[in-house]
Amino acid sequence: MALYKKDLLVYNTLKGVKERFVPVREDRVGMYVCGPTVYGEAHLGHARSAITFDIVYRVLKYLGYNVRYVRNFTDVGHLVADSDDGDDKVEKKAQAENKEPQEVAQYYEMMYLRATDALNCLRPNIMPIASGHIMEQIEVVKILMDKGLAYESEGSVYFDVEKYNDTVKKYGILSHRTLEDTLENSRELSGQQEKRNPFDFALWKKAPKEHIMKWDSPWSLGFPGWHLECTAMGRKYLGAEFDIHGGGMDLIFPHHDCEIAQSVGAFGDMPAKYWLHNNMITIEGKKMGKSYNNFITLTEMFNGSHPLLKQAYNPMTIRFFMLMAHYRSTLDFSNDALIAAEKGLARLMEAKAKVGTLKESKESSFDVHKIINDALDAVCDDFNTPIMIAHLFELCKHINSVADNKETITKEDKEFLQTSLDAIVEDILGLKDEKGGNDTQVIDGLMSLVMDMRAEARSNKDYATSDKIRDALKELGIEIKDSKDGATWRLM
RNA sequence: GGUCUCUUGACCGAGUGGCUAGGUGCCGGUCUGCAAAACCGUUUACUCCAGUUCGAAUCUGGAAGAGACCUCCA
Repeated sequence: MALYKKDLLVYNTLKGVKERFVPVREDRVGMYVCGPTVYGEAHLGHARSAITFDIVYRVLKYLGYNVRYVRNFTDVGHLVADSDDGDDKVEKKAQAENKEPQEVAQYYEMMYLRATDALNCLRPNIMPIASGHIMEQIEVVKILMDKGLAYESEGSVYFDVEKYNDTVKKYGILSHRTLEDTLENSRELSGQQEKRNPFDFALWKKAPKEHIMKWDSPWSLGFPGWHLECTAMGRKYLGAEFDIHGGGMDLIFPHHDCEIAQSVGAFGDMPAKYWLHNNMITIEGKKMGKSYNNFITLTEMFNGSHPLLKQAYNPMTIRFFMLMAHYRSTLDFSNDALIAAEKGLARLMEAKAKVGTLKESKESSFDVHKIINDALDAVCDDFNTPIMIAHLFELCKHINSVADNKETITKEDKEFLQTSLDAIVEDILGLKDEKGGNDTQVIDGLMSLVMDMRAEARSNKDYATSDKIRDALKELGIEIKDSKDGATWRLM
């Protein structure tokens, strides 16, 4: 299925450089991505992460790897920042909405999946939830206790960062900061008297009386710590060392550094070989996020209901907008940029649809293979989708020129172009035509009738009728384009 | 305060020590009964200052501005 076998370069946060991707095992690739915390609706930032790693997944598959893709839903354990009482976000939301925590979590899980489906992100092979893996997490805590890397205090268990740092491995290798830095700059947070050091993090947290999400453990009735789920579930589904661990850049510290410390402390191995992180979506230059309360949800994007939106944007526009920027750059939201993406995507898709109709010649006036090859090189160079897309637009220009009889293409090149474009646009970039619906057959039939009638009116120079048809269709959201070879139409 | 990153044309956004990224917009043209669309072409770019170099937007130093992480976060 792969057109070419290529080397893949990935930027590894751990090393701080791009390096060649060499899987841990020859036969398959394991990828774990930190998914959303399900206490609220998915926003544009979640979409970026989902799309980034969807591209990673698609490229790996395209290159012929057998990939197991795991992405979790965090439904327990994320404590509210500004309180020291161990509130759980999902639980807090549940209390506010008078629902079961599981009900809240599941509601947002489904919403997230509907949104990522619409964005044409392939579903991961496994989507584990934290609350379904309490036993596994308790096991990790036990191992860390046995090794003396964790201590119990008032029914809670904390990871002993200093001991780990001194006896096992340096803490902070992913974020490239030293324990000294961390120590100097840790803020004074309340509720830290249980810990030996302010930078120690919870592995198990004793639940306050009114807490309803709690499980039995050797230490207390409580719930697992913030970072533990990924360690436990990653290992369970992908093994001791898997290939790729992904997530947003804001997870590098402390989340992924803590995960590394736990995993290495408990099992001795780095959980993953390559650590990939997508950058943030910004809005007016500021990071978009729930905590900042400046986010636009995907539902709002799809229906245009947010006050900052000039119009609704369909999911493919949003996907294309994100792919026009590199995943490690911040991407600033703006209506103008989204509209530009919408138009560019339409142009690309129309050119692609035109390939089959191109006239074949004895020679090609341009090098199809080179452009396709360049496009594939780009995406294999740390998933550089903007460059790949630039090459696709180069092809658009050639396709349009051939259609206009200004350039030529051979039968072989045309077939290659068709196959390659389908593979790149649909399989790798995951872009699809929005139009397809169940009633397309009926609409097509009706439209061909209407178009025939209009063509007849025009040939009789009955422009009053032909204009009336055109205007009425426009009101219905159907646009007519007249050309030399007859008229075509499209849904606007 | 500590650590780090960024600053590209009207807008978005790649990239590189020397060769037009690309998209959108604008303008010009082609097409057209008209219009729209489409297509083609064009368009004052690399924050500032100094240095290295035959040559820097790209490397080094400094300045200004912006941002991220240090706390839950995609």
